[in-house]
Amino acid sequence: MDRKIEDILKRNQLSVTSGRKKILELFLQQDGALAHNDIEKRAGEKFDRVTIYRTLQAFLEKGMIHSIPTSDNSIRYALCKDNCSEGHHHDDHVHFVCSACGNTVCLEGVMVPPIKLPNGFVVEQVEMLVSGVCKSCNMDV
Amino acid sequence: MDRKIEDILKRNQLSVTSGRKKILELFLQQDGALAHNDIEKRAGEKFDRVTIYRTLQAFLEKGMIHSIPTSDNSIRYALCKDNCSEGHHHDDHVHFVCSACGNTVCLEGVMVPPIKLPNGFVVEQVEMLVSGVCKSCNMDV
DNA sequence: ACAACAAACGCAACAGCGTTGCAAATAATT
DNA sequence: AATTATTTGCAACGCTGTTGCGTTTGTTGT
Repeated sequence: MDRKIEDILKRNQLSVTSGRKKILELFLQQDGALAHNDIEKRAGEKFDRVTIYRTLQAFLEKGMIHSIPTSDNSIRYALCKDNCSEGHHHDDHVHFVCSACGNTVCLEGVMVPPIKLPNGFVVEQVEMLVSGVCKSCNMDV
Repeated sequence: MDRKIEDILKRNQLSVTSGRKKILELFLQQDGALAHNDIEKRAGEKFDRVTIYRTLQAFLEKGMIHSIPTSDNSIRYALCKDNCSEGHHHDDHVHFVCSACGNTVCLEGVMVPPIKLPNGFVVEQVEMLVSGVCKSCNMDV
């Protein structure tokens, strides 16, 4: 496991440090998205806030994670799957925020439907943010 | 004009104060969305930051404006059209952020397409945020 | 029009998010 | 193992948003 994490970092041309290993591990353990705050808590007070910010930025630049806009204003990050790690594929999938458990997940299977804008508007990127109750929370009831 | 603004405030059961009149006026003059910061600047340093926050919150609660999530983390607000002022209709229209001029506008005519999620997920709300180049900026070129 | 009451305002203080500069510590390279 | 390149931690800062409280302003009833 530790080897695997180090490999991912090296493959992305990042120095292997304990902080980066820990943060990457958190992302791998979790299938939802993480905000800076979540990482700070789960890392066990061991890392400086700034280090976490810089690590997230590094991961972002390398295309290892992508950011998800939220209604409350704090940026969340989620691991990019497979091919995304190479470039910035960002294949416009839907993001889901559960109002029960608060988790944010990528719905990798659900593509953002094509959208037609009025004349004169040029589309560069589309974000789709769905809120509601997620699968696990529905099963709990 | 001043009468019209006062009427809107009264219709929404809000006291008529100079701050609220000014902020509502800014929204009416502008067809794009405004962030707290924009208002602070355009109001001409005359109002306390807290007053602006509280006014925005009041407008929001009365359904006069709605909030728009952004990628940079600052909440933007836009006027609700017509019927929206009564309740919280929030008829799922698309929001557009121009990467050239930075403006955020509601595309009232463009509805958010229906989305089909995996079994177990219940949809409550859908936000669609499109970024690109807006009509006016395209014409400038 | 005026008094009594309710609401909004301004100020001060605070908490959280995110950034930058710089010296010390750690990883990569030879 | 020594040198060099990166990262880290610390301190400090700016911006966004919130809360409490005393003062000011708007609303209401007579």
